[in-house]
Amino acid sequence: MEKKDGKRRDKALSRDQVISAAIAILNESGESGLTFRTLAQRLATGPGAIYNHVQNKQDLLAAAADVMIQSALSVNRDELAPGAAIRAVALDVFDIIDAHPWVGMELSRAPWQPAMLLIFDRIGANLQALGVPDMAQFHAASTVTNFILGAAAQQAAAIRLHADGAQRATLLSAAARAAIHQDKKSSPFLQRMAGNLTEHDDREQFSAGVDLILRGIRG
Amino acid sequence: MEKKDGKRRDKALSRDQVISAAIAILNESGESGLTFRTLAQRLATGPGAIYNHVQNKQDLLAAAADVMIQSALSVNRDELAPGAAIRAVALDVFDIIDAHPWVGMELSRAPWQPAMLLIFDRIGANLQALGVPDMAQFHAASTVTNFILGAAAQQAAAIRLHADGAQRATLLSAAARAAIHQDKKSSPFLQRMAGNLTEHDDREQFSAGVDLILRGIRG
DNA sequence: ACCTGAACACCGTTCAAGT
DNA sequence: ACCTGAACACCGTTCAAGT
Repeated sequence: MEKKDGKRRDKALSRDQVISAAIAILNESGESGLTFRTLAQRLATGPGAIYNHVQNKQDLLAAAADVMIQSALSVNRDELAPGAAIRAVALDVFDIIDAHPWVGMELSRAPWQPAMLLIFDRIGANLQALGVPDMAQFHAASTVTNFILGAAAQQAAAIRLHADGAQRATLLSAAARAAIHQDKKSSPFLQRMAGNLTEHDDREQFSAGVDLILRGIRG
Repeated sequence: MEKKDGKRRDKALSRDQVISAAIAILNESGESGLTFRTLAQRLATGPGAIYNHVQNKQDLLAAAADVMIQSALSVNRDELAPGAAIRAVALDVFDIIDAHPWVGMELSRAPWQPAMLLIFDRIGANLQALGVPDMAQFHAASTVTNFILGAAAQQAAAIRLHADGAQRATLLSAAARAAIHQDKKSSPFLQRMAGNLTEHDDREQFSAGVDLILRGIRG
């Protein structure tokens, strides 16, 4: 016995087991903690064995992210009004990325990922009831999804930095200052927003963004 | 003499030279082509020398992306109406990522990157003239920026896949089919949009997204 | 002060050999 | 059919030794 539920010398070892173990490592140690060697160790096997259940690391990460998004979106939102349902889906994704940043990084790494298509579907499913014309539904769903992906990547990267020690406010003001000084012609808007940049709440900002897009969708 | 402008055995070698050489490699061979070894070879020096002008690879990539975005946004758009100016900024970013996918991947890797703050500033600079209240300008600018980042990452990842051989339509329909089959409860919206997914024009979709958000901003 | 390049501590992936 | 783990072909980064 080593530590966790590892030490499986007997048979078995399925794709689901590999993915579950990968998720456990990712949630504990983040993206940098997952290698084929650490994963093999947790599964009590050699690194090569993993390739019998997974094509490569990209495939593994995509499958892991899909599991996370599926579970985040498994709550039934049918009783909500369509606008509220879209907001709920978006915030569910935000919250799981806030808790597990690696999901956010992975979402924007590969296109047409199952996890991303699932988000796209859950958003789109509420557009008909919102009265959006058939032809406009595709653009509306993709706009919301792209916004979610962009915010997710930013949030994930910010959390990773934050976990690496430095204080959030310090980082932000340093970044803002650097950008302002670098731009010789000056960047008046950035300067005017410096305060908001260091003090705003990420989740509130995200929620406001969803609302703003919803207003555009409603026309 | 080797190949390009390399073979500098004399002194010099500045931060700008390092970044320029990195950009040249990235534009020619993509992200996977840039290593400290290939970069050192082009600069006719050892890998260690690079660390005298750059903190690490993240710093190098962020600086390279910043140069690209600065040049993409250097066109003067002052004569445009504010809405058109925002659209122009967004499309300028889209076009440079379409031409150089590595920029798109880099933008969503690090938060509060100079390149990202520059986009944020250029978008925000047009909001006052658009009649957006002071307090709403921060949310509006960050919403557009996050949308751009999400679309940029998707576009960059899609192009990288496309360059790797497979046909776009094949990839997309395979992805859609996989996602549909995986979801036992079915995903009706995704199924209904399968045609659009495989046939839409990325740039047009992006442009429509910007317009939709602008409508939401105008209220 | 800056360059040089060998060395360190890793990676993902492959593949012969086992069971 | 699946596991095992050594080996391959790389990485980013460090650092003694040079100039």
